Amino acid sequence: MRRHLSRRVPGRVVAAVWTSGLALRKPLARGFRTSFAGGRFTAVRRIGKFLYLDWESADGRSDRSLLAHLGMTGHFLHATAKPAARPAHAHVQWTFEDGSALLFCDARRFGLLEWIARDTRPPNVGADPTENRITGPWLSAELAKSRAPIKSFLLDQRRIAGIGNIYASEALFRAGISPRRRARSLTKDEAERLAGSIHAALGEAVRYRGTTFSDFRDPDGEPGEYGTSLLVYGRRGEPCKRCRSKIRRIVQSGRSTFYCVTCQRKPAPGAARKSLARKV
DNA sequence: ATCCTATCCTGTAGGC
DNA sequence: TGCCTACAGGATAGGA
Repeated sequence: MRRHLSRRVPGRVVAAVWTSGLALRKPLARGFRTSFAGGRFTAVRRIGKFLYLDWESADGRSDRSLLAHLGMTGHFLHATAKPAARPAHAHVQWTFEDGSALLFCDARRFGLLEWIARDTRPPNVGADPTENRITGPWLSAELAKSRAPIKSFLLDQRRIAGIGNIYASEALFRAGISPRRRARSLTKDEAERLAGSIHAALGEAVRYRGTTFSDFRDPDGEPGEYGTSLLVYGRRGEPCKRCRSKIRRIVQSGRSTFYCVTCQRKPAPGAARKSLARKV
């Protein structure tokens, strides 16, 4: 999303802004619409799952950014010609002087748009694997601090920022690690493998412009193409692409996890002993 | 302190 | 066809 926006949006002067009036995760700030008059976005950055649209106002000030988070169903669209009808669930439309328009659409309205000081780090955001490559030793030290299942650890944005529910399952499959393992139980070797798998899963998905299983669209309105490359996510009951075992779905912290019990074999230490003790 | 559950909201798929 | 339930890319307040 960042790559697309940075090709389309910077430099175009905002002529008008429309809003739906509905609140996203938070209501839009007072004066949101008028705050854009005559200025322009200058760059698009990303930290974790947050996008920064750096802003230069009409009087040349550039100390603010529009912070955006897509939530579950949020997406930006950039239309080169003014569309006849606004798409469903559009909540903000920036119309530029050249007649093109940027839209923020979000069916479930878990997304976020708010002004922030340009250098502010978003809340609850830890290490971003694309800012600083995750190393085995660093990950190993972080894992040692958590008793949570490794799958839940990967979703915790305060630890590693940017991994969502799809790529948490994908990274664990690539590393051959069971999602049920406690984070702190991973060996140094496993931490090393997982670090590499995180980079591989995220990197490949970005090259394919993300995963669309329902309504995600890139700013040209095109679905992401990574869906057919998914190794486990959404493949419950289907054969593992590596060993042909059936992919299983479990629920962890209220979220679906998909994995292969054969390729991601090793159980949580203590789990077997415990359940055995209970039976006895 | 850490981890998990419920919640916000709308759409869709599947069972009956 | 319609009604009902379960689930969906996320974050987070508050309870255990």
